[in-house]
Amino acid sequence: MNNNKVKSEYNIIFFGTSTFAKIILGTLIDSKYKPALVVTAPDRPTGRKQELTPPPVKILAEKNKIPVFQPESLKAAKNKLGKTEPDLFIVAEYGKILPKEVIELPKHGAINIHASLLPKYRGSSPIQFALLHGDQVTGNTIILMDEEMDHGPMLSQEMVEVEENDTTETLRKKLAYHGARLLMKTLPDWISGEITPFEQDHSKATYTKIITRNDGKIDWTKSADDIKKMWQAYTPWPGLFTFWKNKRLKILTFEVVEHDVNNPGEVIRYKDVFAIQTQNNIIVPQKIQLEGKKPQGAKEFLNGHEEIIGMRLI
RNA sequence: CGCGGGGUGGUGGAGCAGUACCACGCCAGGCUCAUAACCUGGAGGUCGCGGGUGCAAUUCCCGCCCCCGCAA
Repeated sequence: MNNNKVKSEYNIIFFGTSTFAKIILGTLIDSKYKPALVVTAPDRPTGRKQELTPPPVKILAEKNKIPVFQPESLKAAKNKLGKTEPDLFIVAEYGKILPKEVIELPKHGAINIHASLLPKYRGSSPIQFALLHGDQVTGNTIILMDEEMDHGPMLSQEMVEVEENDTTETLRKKLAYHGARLLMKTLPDWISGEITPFEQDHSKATYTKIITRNDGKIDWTKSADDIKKMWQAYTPWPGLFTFWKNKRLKILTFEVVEHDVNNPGEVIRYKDVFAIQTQNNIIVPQKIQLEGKKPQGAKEFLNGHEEIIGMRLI
């Protein structure tokens, strides 16, 4: 870690970890709100070889010679953060909850940018839930943090349209850039005291849960449209999968086609490829991947696995 | 040493001790109003690389390279 003094009008500390956070940070770096310190999650072992991998935010911060701090516990880090006499904390998908004592450190408090129209979709997976529910509109909200998760009063909020084929990957990117712009608009007014935080309507709050790998498992008794929404929400991670011959079969891309069904999960022949029955219509896979194999087209897969026709996926 | 699957003609797969089979594609011919078409014939493979054990290895053993699923 280097200790270069970064020139900036304000002493801002940025908390963030993910690619969403990285995009926000990128915008801050190019502005007069360049953070003096970046706090991010510790490196985690990842990949088949368990290599220790730094989070996206750390990579960007180091590239810009901003000091990086990766505490395991924020409570323990309180003193260190307090010594910097911060003006403001900016938090975006950091991954850890900031304890009250930490939130209270900066002169202008801690603000959080959250990718939903709060009080809707509080919690860790707002983007996925907007897609899972088929929302046509979502957005970003900037709040003044309090000790409860995504609960503090709002400073600003802006809508973003969801497009037909948006996935978490594409929508996240859109929201991140949008959120960065919103942040740039909000920051000056907040620091100068022109914004009065606006209490959320807590009676309308909804909550998201952490997405796990198993959320990507397809329940063929659901409707084809619901499965399509799952695909949007769970792309690129954890993706959609089912099981065939005890092997994981990922459905990477597919089409929903109107068709009679009588046995959800059963594979039928459809034109020169195959399709899987759902509760109502059928799903025609385009790109799939069998456990241990590379991704391949449905046609190629069928060349070597004709026997899948008539079988039931679970 | 985290667990596991795999590398076979252009593509996807089966075989797993006696040098290879299936589907698709491709080439030639035929049939059809049409089709996810169909029929007949044909070309195309040093079975990832290097060793070892066998009368004999794509098939067994050892080492290496590459691809991938889980896990995180």
